[in-house]
Amino acid sequence: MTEIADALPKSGPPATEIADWIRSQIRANRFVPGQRLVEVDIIRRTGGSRFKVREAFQRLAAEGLLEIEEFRGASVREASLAEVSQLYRARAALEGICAADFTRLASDEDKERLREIAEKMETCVESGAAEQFGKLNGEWHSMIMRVTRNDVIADLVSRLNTPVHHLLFESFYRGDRMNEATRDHRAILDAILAGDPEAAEKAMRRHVENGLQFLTSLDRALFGD
Amino acid sequence: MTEIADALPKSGPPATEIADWIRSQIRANRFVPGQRLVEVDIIRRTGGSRFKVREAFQRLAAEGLLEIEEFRGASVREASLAEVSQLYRARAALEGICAADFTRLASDEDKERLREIAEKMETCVESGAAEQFGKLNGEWHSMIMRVTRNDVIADLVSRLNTPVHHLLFESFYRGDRMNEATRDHRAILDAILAGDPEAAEKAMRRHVENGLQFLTSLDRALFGD
DNA sequence: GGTCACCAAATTGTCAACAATATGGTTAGC
DNA sequence: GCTAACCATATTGTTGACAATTTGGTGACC
Repeated sequence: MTEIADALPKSGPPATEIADWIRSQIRANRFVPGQRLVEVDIIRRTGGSRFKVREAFQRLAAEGLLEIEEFRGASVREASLAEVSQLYRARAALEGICAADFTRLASDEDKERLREIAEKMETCVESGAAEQFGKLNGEWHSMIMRVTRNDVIADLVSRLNTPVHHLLFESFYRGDRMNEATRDHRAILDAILAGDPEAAEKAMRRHVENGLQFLTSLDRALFGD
Repeated sequence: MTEIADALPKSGPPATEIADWIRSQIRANRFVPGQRLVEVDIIRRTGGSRFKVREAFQRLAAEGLLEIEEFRGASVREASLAEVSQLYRARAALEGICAADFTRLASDEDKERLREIAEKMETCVESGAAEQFGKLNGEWHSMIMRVTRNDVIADLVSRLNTPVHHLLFESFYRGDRMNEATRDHRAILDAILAGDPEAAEKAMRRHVENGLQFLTSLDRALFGD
């Protein structure tokens, strides 16, 4: 009843918050693939109880983000190139259909906003602001999905993307990749503005598949062949 | 070292097995949407410890199959028609791309096997064996995805389907729906045999969307409008 | 010097007891 | 008869202690 009692009714953050925190750490490349997540460490840093931390681990394991081994605990799952390739194939299908839906459903303001983001990205290319470019790119893609009001697909794509965030983070938007992405975006935008859903879908698919191809070449460059 | 020691080294089934069991119960329509899953009950029926049961709950909640409320435990999540509609949209995109891939990649034996299943389904239509029809239908769809070696997409589609299994179970394959599905399958198969990936994709999409339309009409019939 | 068995520390798995909350029925009051 | 407060029961949330296993290092032996 007192202020104090109201101030500390909870002993710690719920499992979902802990899971969100771990997810954000992975996205920010603080937890890298293969890294072991020690329970005590997470407890110290989140303030959650051991029980809740383990609940969070389970959730993230079900999402495919963590791997749990008997008596060895949780570690950030490493996606093989083969798996990443499959993830991108799924993304191409899902984002493609969203691009088509966007073309049909979006209002003029929506389209204008999309064009604005694309414009900002082009200025990033000129100034070489790779990080900002990546951020805007995320906005661009998620806007297309948000407008079509398909939360399920938006959620799926977001989950599909997480395992490769550590790759996108550092070395993805370097060199020609920004130029290529900009070209792709322009093609998509043109199809949308022309009101051609099928063309928009095809362009979006090609865009995602180009991303995969770039990732593949990057992988070869990093790990040899 | 003795036979006895080998016979009972484990105190109970692991969390993944419990999760699988619950999933199968939901798929078999034994656990229906909205039903509460009491921990003690699951413990009694699976032989797992309370701890493991709760781990299983967390995993299934992350999959979207269960809903966990504070102090009220887990219950089978109820998918709204709006959500089901979105799930089908995603399925249409994913299975569509798989159909196209199948057309490109499948061996002659694969295609022959697909044709055989379709043939069996047609005999089911004649004899009105709805349950068998549904089972074969599952095989048909999963075969298309398995051949393309895209486990990620196969897994996604399987998860997308689970929330509506209770609908498919009872009243889905009645009346004209089997005929319609058979027509769709024939169109898909024709495109595949003709080696036309784009046509196969379109036909598959139409098939999934027909399924959604049927579900929608069924929903209207059941719950009024 | 190298290899293997063994030991101690760290880490995770499991369980049982207790606290907190929801649920359903009962009773008092109108 | 009806509503609302109340209470017993059922159910879930939380914690702590202990068991099982891995891990990294140490020393004996070849």
